[in-house]
Amino acid sequence: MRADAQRNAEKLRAAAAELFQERGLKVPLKEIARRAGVSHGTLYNLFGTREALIDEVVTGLAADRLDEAAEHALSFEDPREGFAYYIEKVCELQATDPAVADVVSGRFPAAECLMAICGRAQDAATRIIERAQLAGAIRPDFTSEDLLLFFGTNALLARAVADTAPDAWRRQVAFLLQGLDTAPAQEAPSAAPLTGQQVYDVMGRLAGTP
Amino acid sequence: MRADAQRNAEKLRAAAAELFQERGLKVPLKEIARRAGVSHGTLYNLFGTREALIDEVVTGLAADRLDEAAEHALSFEDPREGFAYYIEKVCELQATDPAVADVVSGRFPAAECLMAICGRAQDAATRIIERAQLAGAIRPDFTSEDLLLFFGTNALLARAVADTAPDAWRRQVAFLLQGLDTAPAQEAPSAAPLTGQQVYDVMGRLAGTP
DNA sequence: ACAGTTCTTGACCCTTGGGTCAACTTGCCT
DNA sequence: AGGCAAGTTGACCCAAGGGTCAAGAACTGT
Repeated sequence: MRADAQRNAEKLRAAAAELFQERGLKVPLKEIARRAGVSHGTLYNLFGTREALIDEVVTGLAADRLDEAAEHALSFEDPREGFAYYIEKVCELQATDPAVADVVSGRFPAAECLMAICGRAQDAATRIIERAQLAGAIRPDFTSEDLLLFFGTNALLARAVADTAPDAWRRQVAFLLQGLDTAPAQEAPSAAPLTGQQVYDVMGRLAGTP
Repeated sequence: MRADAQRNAEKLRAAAAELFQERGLKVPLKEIARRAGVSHGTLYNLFGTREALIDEVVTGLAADRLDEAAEHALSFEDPREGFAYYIEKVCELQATDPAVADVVSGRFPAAECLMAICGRAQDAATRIIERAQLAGAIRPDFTSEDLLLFFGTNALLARAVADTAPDAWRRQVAFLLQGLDTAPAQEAPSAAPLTGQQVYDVMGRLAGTP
């Protein structure tokens, strides 16, 4: 590969990483090229597909943080606390970084690294859930599949509320944790309830204009 | 208005109602015209905007069923049961009818009738929630705004799982109800857990290819 | 320093969906 | 029956986003 091509690829990776974090994994490829300062033809030439581009940057974008969350969750003495920590942490990552949100949701099946990260995350979730269940801390019929589905909807919710009430997702997470806990502590959710206007705004964004 | 125009408007309303129920309120207008057997120009001529068309059919599509659900919920002796019934019923309506899902989510702010229905639904929700809270059945900090947000995400989830595991949303609802209840009964969710493959499929559809 | 290979460019094509309007048809009233 | 208003049509416009490729620019090895 020629030196200038190498340089362009690097610029594209950088631009992609930026835009993925700002707007998620489905930003227009032409915009990535624009930010990188090259023609979109070059992007197609060097990477071919969006999935290939994702594969080259996604590890740095999400893998570390997800792995760390899982590790830390398992390091808690109390499996119940570890479980709660993990769910909140992952949701928080999703809320603060659209790229992570899309990674966890695991669209883009053609991106191998992404799917690998996804798989690792699910394995971690399984371990964290089972540990909590063995301790009798959470309901025994909750599965990692349920959790993934929750993460999937949380990704959308977090993105929809981002501009209006950036912490709104915490309430839903609190309700879920309460529902899963075998001995709920009935704590107050860690975010204020939304106003009618805020809900109105958010609803417009939920699957509305992305 | 000439008789043939009247007839065309009727055909368009019928086609719209059908397609809204099959695919939600954002089906392409040209497709509605095609199903009605008229040119899309006629649709624009007779209704002008998607919102106007929605306004003419949405009452028949959703209002009755939503009102009925609210009414029935309030007729329960036990406020806790009424509350649980209402949430499950609305989610079920969303799951079985994409039009209802979009109505409850209240996008399309320009559609007056739709927004009216939305408002009525929220009022009903408020009453049902407050009744349950007065009875001490559910946590006192849950608001109708929280519920609307939940409905919003449920709409997306229900649509995503429709082809793969049409009852999957019931598990999430069960977890929420458990989390809101002050004296949870720890019942089993009323749907089987998903398999990995099913989650994989669903994730692809969640905010993926609409 | 130049040939030859590699790479880049941007004009071009495709699709989907919203929207407009001049020219044509058709219903209706007299 | 005929004329005019009302209604219909479909070709056309737009924008966004994905993708391709001939022509030209730029590296690099000798």
